[in-house]
Amino acid sequence: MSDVRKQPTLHDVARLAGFSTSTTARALGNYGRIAETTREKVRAAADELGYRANPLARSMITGKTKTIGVVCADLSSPFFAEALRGISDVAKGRGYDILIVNTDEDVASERDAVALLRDRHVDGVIVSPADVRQVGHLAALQTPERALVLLDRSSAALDADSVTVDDVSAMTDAVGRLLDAGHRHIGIVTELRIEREADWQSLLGDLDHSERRELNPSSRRLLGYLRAHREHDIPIDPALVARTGATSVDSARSATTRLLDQRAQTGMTAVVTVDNTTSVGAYGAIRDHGLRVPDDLSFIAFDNLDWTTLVQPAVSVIEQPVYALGSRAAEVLLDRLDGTRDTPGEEILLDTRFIERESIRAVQQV
Amino acid sequence: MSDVRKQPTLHDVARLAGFSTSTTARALGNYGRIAETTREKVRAAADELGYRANPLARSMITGKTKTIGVVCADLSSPFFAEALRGISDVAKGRGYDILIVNTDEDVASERDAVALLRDRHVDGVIVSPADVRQVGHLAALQTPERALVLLDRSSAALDADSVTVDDVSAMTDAVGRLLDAGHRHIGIVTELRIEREADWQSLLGDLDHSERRELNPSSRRLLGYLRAHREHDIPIDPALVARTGATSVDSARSATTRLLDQRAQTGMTAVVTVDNTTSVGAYGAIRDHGLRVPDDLSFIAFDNLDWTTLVQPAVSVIEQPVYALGSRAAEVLLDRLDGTRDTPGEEILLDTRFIERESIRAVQQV
DNA sequence: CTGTTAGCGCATTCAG
DNA sequence: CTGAATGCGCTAACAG
Repeated sequence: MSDVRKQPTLHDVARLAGFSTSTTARALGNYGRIAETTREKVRAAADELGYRANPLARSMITGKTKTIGVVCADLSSPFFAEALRGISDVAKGRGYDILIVNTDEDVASERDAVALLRDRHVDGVIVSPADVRQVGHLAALQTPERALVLLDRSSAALDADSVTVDDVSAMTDAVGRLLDAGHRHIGIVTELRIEREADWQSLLGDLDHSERRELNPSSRRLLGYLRAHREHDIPIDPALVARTGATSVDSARSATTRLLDQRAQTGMTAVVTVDNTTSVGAYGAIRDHGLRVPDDLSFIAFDNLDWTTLVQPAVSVIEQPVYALGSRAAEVLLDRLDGTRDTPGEEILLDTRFIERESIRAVQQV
Repeated sequence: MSDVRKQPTLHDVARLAGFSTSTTARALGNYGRIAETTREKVRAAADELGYRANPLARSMITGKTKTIGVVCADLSSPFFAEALRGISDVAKGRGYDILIVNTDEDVASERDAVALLRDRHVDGVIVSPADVRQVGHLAALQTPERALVLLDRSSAALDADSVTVDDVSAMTDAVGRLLDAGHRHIGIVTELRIEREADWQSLLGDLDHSERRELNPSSRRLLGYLRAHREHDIPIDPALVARTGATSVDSARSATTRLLDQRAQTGMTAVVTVDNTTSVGAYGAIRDHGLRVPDDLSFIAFDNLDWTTLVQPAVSVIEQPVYALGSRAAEVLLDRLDGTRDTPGEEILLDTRFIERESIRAVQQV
């Protein structure tokens, strides 16, 4: 018995209430001057008809859609899922809906995504750029009307708010702990898919001037690793840096396996990773190799996921506030849209925390 | 130097090309009859201006938005994140965008979500209903124009397509394996938040007539557990059924702890769980209790997540094709919208798979 | 094959 | 404080 009548329109309400459409619109929209009695009559009529405003029509005029676009590399990753939840909770609380687009960490796909969101007139966009140096399409998105907030990544090429963690310091600290514990040959499993070979060289050559905001997270974390070594006056062995070809557990797993196979030559006694994907892959490879953590190898994971306390001994981790990253990004974005926020683009850093568990063993100095 | 000019409209293109707006629209929209030369000229003009159609205006007329709404209980759960990825990939491939709403597994919130999606004129909705018996708001959503597909849950009260796994059988099979291995006191950690106490009683009392489509997944899985016992002529001990109060790891953890504390009385030698949340919580509780799997307790998890192979010994699991659940739901939905699919609502069952690992130990019969 | 006319549902001038 | 008129950008009849 579904009702075949079309949805009632403002016009219908107006007729029933005995007012013009414009008065009706004012009564319902709480704008302009309106008599209290009128408002009540109109509301009664609207309720009676079950009237609901058509957001499409409204958007045509106002130019606003009460929608924010979220573009992410991989919806199914624990990191993004959690961050998205943060975004969603805040957006919902403030009356905004969310349009999501998945890009597979591909710049071309990201360009399409951005075009799509612009076409659909989203009021703002939260994005975790595939490459922080190819952001022309993101810059083009910014207008006085349309806000842009970067999530998990910041870009020197963009005057936009960003919400990230200080992962360079976080990693410098974590690797420093390993160094303090006597480790001299620490492996790292990272992603350098986008960056060119030259970048890796220049990263090595210029630890001081490397700018956070010109590097993707995994490179920033590698920079932290490198700096920790320099602070401790320990030379870097390039053979200990495993770069994965893709953002996948399998890719991380095989990169780690290579690291493990060369243990006889490198003398590696510890491994660190740069995100949840590399953490899972690396830990799996260590297991497959029949090595025990921390007896045979010390290990630090990035991101405090469930499994790190389920395995035994539990894994020490660098924790980042993933939900808060998302919720904060949404808050900043909506503040811009409200006009509550009018400062230049700001780089917001959330705190990481090192959680010590049982995956690190001190090593005897020779 | 962002361009301050507004986006060019169809009108602008028409003027530049020297045609009327309707001809221009036809040329660009590939509909109606149009001369090839005209089309080319119009296209050239459109390119020159960088014209992009305004989907809002289009939607006002066509009533279509090329958008599908996805309403889920918890975006941050691994299950939903993965399924959402499946939905997203298919939708993107077929030119649809996704509006997501999170409901926290709350029926009232789901009602709002549905209203919101209707207001926004989404072409279709994929939903994992909070309660498969309170679905009036979902029924109201269905029109010849607007399709509805249920994900992970089916409902007897709704004539809609659903994409699920046959979890009753999956669980009957898994528990059957435990029973075959000699276990006689098997604990189960499940969620019965929504169902009333009476339901639990009636489930127990009427194993045959309990209809899959009147139960939420966790209850369906419990039903599988009960049926396995009956098939093996093993009595059921209600003390072995731990019900969590909420969908959270902590809740599952403490429910499991209660089960563990009563081991002396119940003689429990194995535990099964009903989804990834209960799996993580239960496994954590077992660990905390200082029990070894499978030496002290056998264990079967639901969902083949990374951690089940990271822990040692690896955990045997009931695997369900999560990504496919999402992608399939999207396909079915879009087929409906295309008119490719015109049959009555269908219940699509995807296969689960039992993955045998090392978390089950045979038990000596007395 | 192309142009004219109308209007989707609403917000927003401007008069009254 | 209220109403009439206008138009957001586009598609859909209908003529021609």
